[in-house]
Amino acid sequence: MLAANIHRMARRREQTHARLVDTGLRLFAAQGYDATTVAQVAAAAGVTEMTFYRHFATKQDLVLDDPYDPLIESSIDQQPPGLDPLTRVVRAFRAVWRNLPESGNDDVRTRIEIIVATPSLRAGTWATTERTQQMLVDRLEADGTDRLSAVVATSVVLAALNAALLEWGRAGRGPLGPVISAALDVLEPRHG
Amino acid sequence: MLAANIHRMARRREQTHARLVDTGLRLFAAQGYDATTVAQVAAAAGVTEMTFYRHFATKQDLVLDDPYDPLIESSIDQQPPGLDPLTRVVRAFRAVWRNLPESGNDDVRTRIEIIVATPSLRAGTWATTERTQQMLVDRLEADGTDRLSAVVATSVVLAALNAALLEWGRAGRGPLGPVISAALDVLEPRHG
DNA sequence: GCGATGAATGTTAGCCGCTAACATTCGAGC
DNA sequence: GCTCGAATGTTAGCGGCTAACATTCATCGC
Repeated sequence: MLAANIHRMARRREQTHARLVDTGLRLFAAQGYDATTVAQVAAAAGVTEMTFYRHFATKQDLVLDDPYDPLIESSIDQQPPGLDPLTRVVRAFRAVWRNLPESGNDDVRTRIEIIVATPSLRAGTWATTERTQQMLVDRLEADGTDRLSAVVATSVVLAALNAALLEWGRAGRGPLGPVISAALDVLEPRHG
Repeated sequence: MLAANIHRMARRREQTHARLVDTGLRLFAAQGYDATTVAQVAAAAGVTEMTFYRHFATKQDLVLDDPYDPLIESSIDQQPPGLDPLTRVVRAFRAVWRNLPESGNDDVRTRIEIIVATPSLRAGTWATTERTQQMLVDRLEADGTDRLSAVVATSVVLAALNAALLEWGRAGRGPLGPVISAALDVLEPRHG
């Protein structure tokens, strides 16, 4: 009965939210992101355009949604502070990936495919990662890393992950794990 | 008399273009990018909104303009193909920077400061770099580098440069060269 | 049960980025 | 001077997004 106690009002909101995400991703995938109107998505979800914007700040946000920061945060804290910043961030993400259930839902695939096909979304991805980057930079600076090195190390690793995701989306159907791993190997070659 | 023979018609176009850039950067810097309307910039430049869009595809493009690709292209070709892709791209950019006149115009500073202050522009930067990245990836693949490594190596280096530019913009007045150099050092530590 | 409260949604109006189609000015060359 | 074409102007409209106000509807105290 987990989460059965949440108020029905909140449930109602979650339901429309989920309906918007489902119909949105479906329409974007079917007829293209740019060719799909927010009004269309809203109508197909049985709701008003205004309600759409009450659930997503922008049209992009329906596609670019990722609440993985907490996982990353705890992972970076568990890395030994003696390492150089780049290696440290790389290993933090390796650990995050090891502890993640392989793939989870298929939405991820759909999302990435939409992003791959849409230039404006590819750019928009970076707005999303800025939060993550800021968090990582704070962590590194707290341990004495100078600001420039911290900023460069984090933005570089996030760029590698992003590139890996896009490549994974462009290629046919395969597991994501090895692609991520190979991308990080470019920054920290495996010695062995 | 260099370039004196270009038709006056083309000169006229260049002049309005320059006027748009000047007034645009001035207004963006003074009252903020988002708070400034394309119509305002056009009017201040003594021109119509439509003319603005005949010179720049989007509002962003007035700020995000960089024709450095040719320099980079020749530099990547001069790197020995034996190196691993990351080192190769890093060294190519080190060389580009050595051969560049220190700083040049002050527009760069203004542009970066506007970008630093405007989230949507920070994201938009990546749309611009996609062209550069594609070119670099093609070069690397031509020499036998596998696609993923090529994509990751280039996107990572471009991310480092971008981070360096933003940090330089955030900090007070100093030369850009050392910041770029230090950023690249994160990816290829100096041995000596 | 019933009314009151507040959350979720609806309605309307409008700004701004951007595009298309058509009209106009203005410089270059005969 | 006239003609051609490039640069600019005009008008109309779509789509993303916001603000201000109205409405439905589930919950809670009574």
